[in-house]
Amino acid sequence: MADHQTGESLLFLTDEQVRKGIEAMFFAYRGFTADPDRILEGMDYGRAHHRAVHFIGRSPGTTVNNLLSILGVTKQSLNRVLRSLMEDGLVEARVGRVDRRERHLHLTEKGAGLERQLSEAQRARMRSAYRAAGPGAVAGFRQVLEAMMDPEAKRHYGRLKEGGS
Amino acid sequence: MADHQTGESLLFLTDEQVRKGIEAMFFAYRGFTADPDRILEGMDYGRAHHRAVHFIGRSPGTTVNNLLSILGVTKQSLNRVLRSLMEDGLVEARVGRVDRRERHLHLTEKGAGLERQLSEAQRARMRSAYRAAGPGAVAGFRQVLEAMMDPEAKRHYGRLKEGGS
DNA sequence: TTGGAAAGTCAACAAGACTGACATAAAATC
DNA sequence: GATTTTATGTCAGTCTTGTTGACTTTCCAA
Repeated sequence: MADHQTGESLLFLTDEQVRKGIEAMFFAYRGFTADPDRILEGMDYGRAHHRAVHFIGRSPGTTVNNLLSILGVTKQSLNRVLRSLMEDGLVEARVGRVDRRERHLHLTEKGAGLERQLSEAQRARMRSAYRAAGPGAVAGFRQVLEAMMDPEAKRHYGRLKEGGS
Repeated sequence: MADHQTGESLLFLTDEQVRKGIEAMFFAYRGFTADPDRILEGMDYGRAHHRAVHFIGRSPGTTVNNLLSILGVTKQSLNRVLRSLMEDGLVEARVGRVDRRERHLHLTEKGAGLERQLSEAQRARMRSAYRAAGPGAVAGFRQVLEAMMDPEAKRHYGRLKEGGS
């Protein structure tokens, strides 16, 4: 099962194999979002809030515009999310010092608490998947995912901490 | 950069590495759905129609109930999608011969045409990601994704053509 | 023959995306 | 100094896709 994939320049990939990859993405993504979704249901928040909190936590001080282009949504859509997070005191928007039009976004203590809770659940699943698949698989996993991204997404991805790859 | 991942039973995984995996999933999934989404916009269909058409094409004659549990949505939600696909003559529901309560779903010629169009776009991206990442990466990719699935999703995944893994 | 499973339908609703139009403040440019 | 562009926010309306809940029809099986 491994030896007809050993050609180097011309990978021998049947449509069936590629289709299985597609289905793996579909089913895995459901698992990937399941734990945070469970935590968020009951709170007034959803997946959109999770994503905002995640990327603000990851790049403290990011501007609204930057977050917009990371998330790939419209400002109206993001604004609704940010407004509720700010009203509830999870996110803080500080006026830029050099350019005062900009709002720099930060998590409050409370926001960081929620981020941690969501992140821990998601990381636990990712970590256990990594463990189950083994060390070699992890590198391959990220290589394929990276090659699947649109160029702009890849740019954003590359800029987040833990540099290269 | 590769040598602190070489431990075998205890993978040395920093939170940063795991976080990057999470972000890779997020950005890659956007790319993964981008091409079919582009094709579908303008038609009256969306991602939900794509998924239905995909899995009906993959398992011709599947019942509504089975499709329901593969997709993980409610029957009301699926019904709306199936109804429009049937009205437009893309999907056909045949009454079961052994159990006449069941509807067995099939793509018509027209439905298979759309399926092919969507699938080709998505497979092109997947195939090119596989090529870029190389033969070793492909196996790892699927191993990690499979380990990330919920048990029931994994069951469905395993039952689709090209057997084992 | 009756209970229950499979399927379908109607209605109401919510999250999260979208577009379009408009407002404000501040920076940048002419 | 006046004008334009940029960053952000907001109101209003729409679309897709999901949800519950209630109800009907069909029909297999005990």
